[in-house]
Amino acid sequence: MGDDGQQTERHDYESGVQLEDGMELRVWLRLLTCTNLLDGAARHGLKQAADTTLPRFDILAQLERHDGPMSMGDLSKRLMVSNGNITGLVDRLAKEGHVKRTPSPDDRRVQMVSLTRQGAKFFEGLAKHHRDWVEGMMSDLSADEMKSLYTLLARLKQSILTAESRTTPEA
Amino acid sequence: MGDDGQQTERHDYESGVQLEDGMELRVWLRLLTCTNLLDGAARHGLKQAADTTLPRFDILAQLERHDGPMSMGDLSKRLMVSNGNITGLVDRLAKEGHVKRTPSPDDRRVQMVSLTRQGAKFFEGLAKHHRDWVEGMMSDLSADEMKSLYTLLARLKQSILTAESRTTPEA
DNA sequence: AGAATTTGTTTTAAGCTTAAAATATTCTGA
DNA sequence: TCAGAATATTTTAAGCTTAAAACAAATTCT
Repeated sequence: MGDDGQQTERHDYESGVQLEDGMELRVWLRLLTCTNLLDGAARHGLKQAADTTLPRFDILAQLERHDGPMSMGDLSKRLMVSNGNITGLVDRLAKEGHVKRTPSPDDRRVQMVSLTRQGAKFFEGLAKHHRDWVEGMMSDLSADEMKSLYTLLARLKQSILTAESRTTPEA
Repeated sequence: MGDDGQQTERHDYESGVQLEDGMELRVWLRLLTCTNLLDGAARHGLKQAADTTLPRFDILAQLERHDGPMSMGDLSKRLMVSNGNITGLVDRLAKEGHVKRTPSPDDRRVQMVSLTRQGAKFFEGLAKHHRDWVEGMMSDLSADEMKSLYTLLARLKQSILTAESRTTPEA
């Protein structure tokens, strides 16, 4: 019951699932399949449409949403990636002229990052396209299904955070 | 309604979600948050427990599930990664003594990959631990919730594949 | 058979990512 | 004040990942 369609050419993580595998493992693999598919398509689309990458797009998106400049550390926390990672990405975006670094006047350790005029324009052009694309990817699901999925993912997220805090009993 | 708990220290993709954002974007960001959290924790755990990585673990898992050796191409399709990626990962696993390459007798282009005795033992030790870990990560969800999530992710997967086939009207 | 195409793998160049070490600066508490 | 701890960022080394080019071998077509 509730089976997937058969695909002879295209395989994925789930192809090897076995009878004795628990629900948890299956959910993880299916989650992985979905994000892999979405990431791959997004990467391809951004490359074709604007010769850019998903991580760079993510930084621009955060800057656009945020009111005013953000520090390197803010970006790192928001995107859940390491500090060093942000350094490299901002380097490349700065070289492309999409963002600029400004030393914080309050704290000389801090670099504030902001969109340039060009970067804002660049992102604006991309955003609509990208949003339509995401909607297309999920267009088979009804509003109710989307809502349920959203809620269940919130439950999953909470479960993971709880489990992590059990393992890492915090500082 | 259906809100998340507030977290002052730990942020993620979803922190910047805005009122006008559509359900699709939100689902994607939440999906991303969940896989990021799971991947990060799995990476950390595998590093600590066995000084290995998730991609290597994935290859060992596929080989263990599969009955007999697999070609490089098989692995590539199953794990949904590029051919060149598999080459590097199998190189490293071979150097560690966990897998071995054997030229196919049928087709001289093909390399068959199989677990060594050592590799099988290594994976066996990891598998139980890993499975328990995944179960712990999702332990807040009821059986019904898991089932619904599993089903909805199948719907999402299908929707993505359909959308992709619309974009890429196949060869 | 021989040329053209397809298929399986590796190589290459570029970029992403992390953890850990190194720097620079700020904060805290005797 | 000033030493030590904490914080923000960058650097470094290693590994992951892809797309595209390069090869090698098999298949197809005439």
